[in-house]
Amino acid sequence: MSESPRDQILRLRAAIQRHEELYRKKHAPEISDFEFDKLVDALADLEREFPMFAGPDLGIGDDKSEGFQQADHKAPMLSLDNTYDEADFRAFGDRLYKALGGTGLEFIVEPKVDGVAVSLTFEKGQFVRAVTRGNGARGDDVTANVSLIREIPRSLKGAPDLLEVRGEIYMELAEFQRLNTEREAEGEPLYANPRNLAAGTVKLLDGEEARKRRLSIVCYGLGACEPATAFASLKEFKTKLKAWGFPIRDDIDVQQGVDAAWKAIQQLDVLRRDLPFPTDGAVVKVNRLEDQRRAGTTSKFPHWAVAFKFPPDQAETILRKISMQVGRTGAITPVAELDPVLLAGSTVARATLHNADEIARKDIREGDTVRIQKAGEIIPQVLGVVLEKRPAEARPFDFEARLKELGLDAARDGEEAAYKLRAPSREMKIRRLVHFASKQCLDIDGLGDAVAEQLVDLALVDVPVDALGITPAQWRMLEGFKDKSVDT
DNA sequence: TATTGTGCATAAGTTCAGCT
DNA sequence: AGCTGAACTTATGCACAATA
Repeated sequence: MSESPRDQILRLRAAIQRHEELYRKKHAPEISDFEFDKLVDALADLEREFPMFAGPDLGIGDDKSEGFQQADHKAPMLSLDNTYDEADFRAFGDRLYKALGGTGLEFIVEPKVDGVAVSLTFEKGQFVRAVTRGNGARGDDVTANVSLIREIPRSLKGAPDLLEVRGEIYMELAEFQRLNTEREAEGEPLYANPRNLAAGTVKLLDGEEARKRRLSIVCYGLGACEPATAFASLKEFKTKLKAWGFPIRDDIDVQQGVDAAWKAIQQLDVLRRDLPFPTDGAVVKVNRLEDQRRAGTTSKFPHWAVAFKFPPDQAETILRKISMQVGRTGAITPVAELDPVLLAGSTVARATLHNADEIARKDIREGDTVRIQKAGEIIPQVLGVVLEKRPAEARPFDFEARLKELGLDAARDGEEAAYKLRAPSREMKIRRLVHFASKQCLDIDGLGDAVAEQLVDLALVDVPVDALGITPAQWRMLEGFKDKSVDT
């Protein structure tokens, strides 16, 4: 019964083009804006899932970030799965050997630069645009700001007809310090870290301001390439990049086998402290492109590459209080209020404790000294209690008693770990419905009867928009339901 | 104030390979 | 064919700092 993804994509594209023309040229739309948006969203979802069937960018502006054109990636731009210890990493190696049949695998190990991933497109050897990762299939066109980076060669001799070079834009630590010294002199608040500043600069709309902040780039990866046979291995590709004048790390050797790769990772953990840019790990990739192709990818990650995250710095601090946050869905999340402590580049004052069971399992009490670390780069994580420093008067934390004190009428949802508000207010109910509907489906026909009925009721009532966390897109959806209920 | 991009934890749901 | 555990996917929630 179901049409193939490819046919669906073709049908959607034809429909979108027709409706767009009706709207733009004849000013006689046959469908509502809301329905049109749904078509565009459905197409975007499909093309992300099946990039091999994706057609050219239709140039339909959606409601993502304004101020930037968007552009399609010819080959999907994936992110990397993470590994955190030797066992994780060896499991990655084992999977590969299994998938590829136990032949001698070659790896490339390089530092994971902490910046913004970007894809540089060259057509017939000419630099034409730079695009952020976005959703992997389509990102923001940031050519204007990226063009300010002088290190990028503008034309390549003997390049394939089409070439996407993947790289990471970052800010050197010295440049970061220079800018912050300036800020300090002018009495302005300091930038927090080089990664966010680099990300901010790439997306800056003000070219004058962007010009004042020097960004760098390091190139490491191959996206789309036509003809596809231009390179046999990453090492070969990088050698060519260097000949063309791209900034690359040229101290990278090919490692034979998992053991050699693991050694290279450990060496990097030492070396990284002296590198002129921020790093948070290593990237390990299979060298031969044929092996990469055979290993394949999931929708999110390639099977032929992983990131290895170096163990984070840890710190101890005092947990003063456990407070409760109520989320959009009425879920209650306990949060640790900590004595602020400097950790891996930023000050940590709060950390999520996830749920009541987590607190009980770790027996976390108010007044305890806790050991914290940054999970990955940003999120603070409470590892556990330093028992020797527990004050004599500390009592086990009573989750339910605290809820009562705060006047929160909450209960466990069956066997689930999380507590939820028991009697959600009308506003909460609306939010939950709207959120559910906008996430789950594009059309009211796809909803269960009960939910659809409630939504139509809601759409007919005047909903106080300001009071709710309703986004413009969700609001348009509600408006659409209003039309729908008039029809039927 | 809202949105975006970075990324981790948890849980639930789904798919797949290997076995009986 | 059916079962089972592992792997993978999806959804939700959270933190933080940047720009608009």
